Amino acid sequence: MQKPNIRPKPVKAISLADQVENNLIEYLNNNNLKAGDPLPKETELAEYLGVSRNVVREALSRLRMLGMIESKKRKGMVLSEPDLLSGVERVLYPNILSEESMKDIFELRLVLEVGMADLIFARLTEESIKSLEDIANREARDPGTNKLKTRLKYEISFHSKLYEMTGNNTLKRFQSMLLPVFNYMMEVESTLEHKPESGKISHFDLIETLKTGTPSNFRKNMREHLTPHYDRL
Amino acid sequence: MQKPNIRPKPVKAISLADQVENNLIEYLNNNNLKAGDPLPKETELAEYLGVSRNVVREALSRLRMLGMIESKKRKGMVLSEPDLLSGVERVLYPNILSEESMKDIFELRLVLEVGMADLIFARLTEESIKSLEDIANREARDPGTNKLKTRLKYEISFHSKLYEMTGNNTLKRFQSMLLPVFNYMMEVESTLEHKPESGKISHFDLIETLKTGTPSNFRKNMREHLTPHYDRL
DNA sequence: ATATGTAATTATGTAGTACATATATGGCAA
DNA sequence: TTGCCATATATGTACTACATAATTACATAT
Repeated sequence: MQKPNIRPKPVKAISLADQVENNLIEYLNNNNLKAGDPLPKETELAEYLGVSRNVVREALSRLRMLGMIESKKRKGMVLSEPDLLSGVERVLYPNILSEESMKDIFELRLVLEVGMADLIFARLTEESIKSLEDIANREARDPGTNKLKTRLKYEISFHSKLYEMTGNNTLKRFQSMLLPVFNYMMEVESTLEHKPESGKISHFDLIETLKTGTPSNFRKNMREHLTPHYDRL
Repeated sequence: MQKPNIRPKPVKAISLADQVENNLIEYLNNNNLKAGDPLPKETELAEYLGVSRNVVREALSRLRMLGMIESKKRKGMVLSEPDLLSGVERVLYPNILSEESMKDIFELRLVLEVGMADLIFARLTEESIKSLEDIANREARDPGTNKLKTRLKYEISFHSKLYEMTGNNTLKRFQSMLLPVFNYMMEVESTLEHKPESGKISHFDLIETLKTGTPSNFRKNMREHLTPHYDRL
């Protein structure tokens, strides 16, 4: 007799809270509701969905965390513009994440910094270049750059400014969320034998490229600047 | 008499669920707990934190959504590897997001596809190139590519493969989550006067670059391929 | 008449109890 | 050992009661 072609139970065990959550998100999306639109009361939702208010609140609690809804004491709940990154934010703790995830994030950074050249060029201003120069000059004059921590400070400062210059707030916020992750990886890296810092392209070189070069030049130079990190792949 | 220099209340109104959530995340992180480690029981947490089990469950419900914890019926709860993107996933509905967020996401895609060249080259295989060629050939032989929908199908297929070739699962998953957003924007775009599709660099050109070129070449060509989209900036 | 104070109303926020459900565990029997 | 059954236990769900804050309306004072 042949084995029955049944996979050993998906073992879903989807809780009511899960179902209600999906249900609500679908509802919000399908009805084309916009920020500011009011939602039914908790008790109404509970009754309509045939579950306890408790379950509804667990689902709502999740949406509230993501910024999708806001609740006010007597007014009720309203839909609001969700925060793209607040869901990622809570998860980005190096101690909790796996090596695999950390690697993915690390690579993501390299991809972003090389890829964002066109955005930077499209929104280039005199002031922003000035800011970059200030940072690079302070770095050059600082006698403490033989210490990892000091180098890291300027490195972060410089690159953060570049993210800011893309004019893309999501990108910028994402980068600031990633900083703890990189600090963590840099500390790990610093225990290794080879120093992970000096590429052939300096911050001054990058600034010069912004002034007189093209996005393509900049990508190439940024890639070169990040070579010590790319070598880890 | 001068107006008093008092700002009108920050009006925080942080709920207990919020506090407990933060508290738990901090706890998990500070104690260097790893995936698989058991957590205290709900009742214990409630008692220890001095709140009702209800509140604890709302906070736990959030962490569960993010994949940080898993609960089993009698066993209790265990810490688990959080899912980096599940928090973003639920929010990525074009109807709900603002124009600003959509723009940010759209730009993010352009940044990623131009920036991921080095990852692709580092993990290049014969088979993956073959796959790309298959897609491009099917596209070339398909008589229906005058229709937007058909063009889009091959476009997505080709670019998805590229994400996959980076060997970065987070990146790949992120892209698949973004697809609905792009479909949405393409539909909007298709109502405009100019056709948003043909750059000077074809899919065949990109494949050729992968075979005989360098990451730098590829970035440049990909940028060129995406020119119709970049023009929107 | 404007301003201030006060009470009623209402929806979310929190607490607590009770029970349902699933599952690990141990004991008993074949 | 293997298999079955009872039991204990932690999460999942339901329900009730009350706290809190904010809206509304009304009443009072200057």
